[in-house]
Amino acid sequence: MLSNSIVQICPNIFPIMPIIRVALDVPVATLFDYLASDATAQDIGARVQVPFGRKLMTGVIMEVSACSSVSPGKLKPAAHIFHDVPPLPLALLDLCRFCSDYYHHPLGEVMMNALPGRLRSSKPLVQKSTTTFQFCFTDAGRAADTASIPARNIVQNHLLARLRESGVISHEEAKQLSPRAPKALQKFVTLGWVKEVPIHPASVTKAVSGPALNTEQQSALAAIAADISEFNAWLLHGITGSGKTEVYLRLITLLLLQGRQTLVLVPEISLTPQLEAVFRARFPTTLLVCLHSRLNASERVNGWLQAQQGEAKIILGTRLAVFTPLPKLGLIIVDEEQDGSFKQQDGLRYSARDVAIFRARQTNVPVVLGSATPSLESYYNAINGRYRMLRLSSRAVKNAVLPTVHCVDTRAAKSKDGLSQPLIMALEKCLARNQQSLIFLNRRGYAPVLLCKSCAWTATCHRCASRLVVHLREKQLRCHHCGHQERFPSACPECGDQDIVPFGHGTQRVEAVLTERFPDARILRIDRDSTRLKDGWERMLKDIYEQRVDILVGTQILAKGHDFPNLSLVGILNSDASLFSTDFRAAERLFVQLMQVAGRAGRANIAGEVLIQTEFPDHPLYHALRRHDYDTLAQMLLTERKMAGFPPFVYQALLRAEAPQINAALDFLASAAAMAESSREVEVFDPVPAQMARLKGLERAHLLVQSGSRKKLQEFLTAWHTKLVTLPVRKVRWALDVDPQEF
DNA sequence: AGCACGCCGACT
DNA sequence: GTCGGCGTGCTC
Repeated sequence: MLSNSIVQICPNIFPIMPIIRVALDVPVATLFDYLASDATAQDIGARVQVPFGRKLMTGVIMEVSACSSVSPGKLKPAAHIFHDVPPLPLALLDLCRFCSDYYHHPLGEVMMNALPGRLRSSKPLVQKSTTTFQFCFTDAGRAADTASIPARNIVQNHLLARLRESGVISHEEAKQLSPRAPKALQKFVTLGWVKEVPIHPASVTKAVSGPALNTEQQSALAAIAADISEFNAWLLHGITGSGKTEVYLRLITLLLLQGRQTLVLVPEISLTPQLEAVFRARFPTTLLVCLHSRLNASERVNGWLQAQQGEAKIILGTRLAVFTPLPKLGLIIVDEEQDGSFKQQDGLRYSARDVAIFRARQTNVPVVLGSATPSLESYYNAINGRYRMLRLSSRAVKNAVLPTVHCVDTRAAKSKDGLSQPLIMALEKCLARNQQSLIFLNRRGYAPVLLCKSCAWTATCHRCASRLVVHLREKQLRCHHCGHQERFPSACPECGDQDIVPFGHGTQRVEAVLTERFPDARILRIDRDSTRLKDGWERMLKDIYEQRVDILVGTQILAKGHDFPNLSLVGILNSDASLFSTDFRAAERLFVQLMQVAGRAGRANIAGEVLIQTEFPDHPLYHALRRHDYDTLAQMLLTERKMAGFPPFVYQALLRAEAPQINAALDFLASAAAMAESSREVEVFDPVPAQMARLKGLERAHLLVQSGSRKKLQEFLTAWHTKLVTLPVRKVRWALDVDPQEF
């Protein structure tokens, strides 16, 4: 603002820089130059409207310069520079440049991706006040005779309890408590018990005190706190229930006292509400914003602006939140860092965890990667000293012990309908104790295969290289990859025989088997199908918490995040397939998942038991699981990876191609391979069909490139990429995937 | 990505 | 003789 007016008054002080270089949301690697005589260096990071082709587009000014390499005749004047919000900080532009370079993705797309949708449009933002209000308990409220409120007014009593505890409650927190809470609070306002006051961004931090830390938590906290003002990548390796969240909370307290912002990344939207509740309860007067894709446009832009203006002190979000401008960033926390959801699987294929680490280094602030089962990449970085390891190896809750884990050898134990005798007996005992049990298997539907007994035909998807899954209740066959559904056939389409049978077990079938075996038990199936209805998952969680369920049957949706205090038995079915998968990460992923599910058993004061049905009880993975021994398994997997030449001992990139005909994709990849400059340091493999060779009607293939040196791989990719864009693309869509997670 | 230009097959 | 198919190339 100030410098603008100086420019107007004395233009001679500043060099004339009439050219702006603009990032536009087009899949082209270049920036586009425009004339903008009134632009100054202050406009870098501002949004701008420019004529592009035959229409107007909104972009971001990346550079302001005195000259352009584009011929002057081609240059068009910019239409309008937006001043509705402050320009993006230079650090964010740098972060986007890094992503564009590292992931070999057009800068304009990266840049526009980082903006909330509302700022991508051509309309200027009409700024509403970003001030948020909260309800404050008044002296009258404190003195009021709240006992006069009947106990059945649960919402009102709840609100009052909350107010007595911390003195304030935010709109968001109230809304989370109950949809009727705002109305109840209005009533309190009328009564003079509470008043609405704005949350002042600079308000003194008030943290509700938390539980005492155990020794391990204390030393982890002390270690990070000692170097809180500089970059360090910390791996917080803490077993389920060891109190990682409490360490996060203490760190955030530290940062709040310095008036600095903390960015907390979680892998899934479904994990934000509970963490949000924990944070709000601990920091009732602090401005916290959630950023994820399920917000509507205005919620999103408001939260984003509060973060950008340094007012929001805690920013909680999924992977896209890593691009939020944060002028007072002091700490980044990546929770469940091993989770594959941090990697975006289309468009800009970035890993939010890796971008977070880059950002922390760039800003010179610490980054804490938290996990009960770290990714082998992070674990390897920690043991070789690139990251600093912190361990929490005991459960923070008093009396809570780790569950005992046993394998049921399904070659020896009799099993009926997929459930072995020992598991049935354990379920019986658990029911008799009035405790909850959980049967975990990673297959939705009734059965994964529909088989003709006469000619061995199986139902397959015509658009994907996959089998159709039997959904008996809906009388449908469904593809879990593309969503295609068709009616359950009455006879085999190949041979006409009517003897077609569902083969194998999915959650629906296990539910049916259990219902038959335990007719009096209350059984609840939890998978993507059963939770799809609005609030489905929330309502089910409530039923579980309030003990209206005896046996849970579900998929990985149950593995993450939620504690079930009365759960004492976990049964695991059908996990063997991942032991011998062609995907070198399958074992790691299985172990993580089983550790997570096993961790659901035996919290609080209940001893937990885990039964794994397997044909390979002697497999090292199950051995490790029985001893809750992440380290031994991780070391073993690392040794295997080293011998086989897999990450983290090499760095990989995948050139992916898809086309209606597999040959078109393979031909493209062959030409790409032919253009690759071979070297001793960078290995280029042959094109191969993808694991899922056909998806949504497109044939897919890829080409792997790897190197022992990340730098060498990057140099190679940069040179290769410039050649790739010159290749003729005949109906082929291609993309580079750096650090691929899936093949 | 969009949107032009451009050169070959079935139609008023 | 045109209408329109989608292959190729450009957008500051």
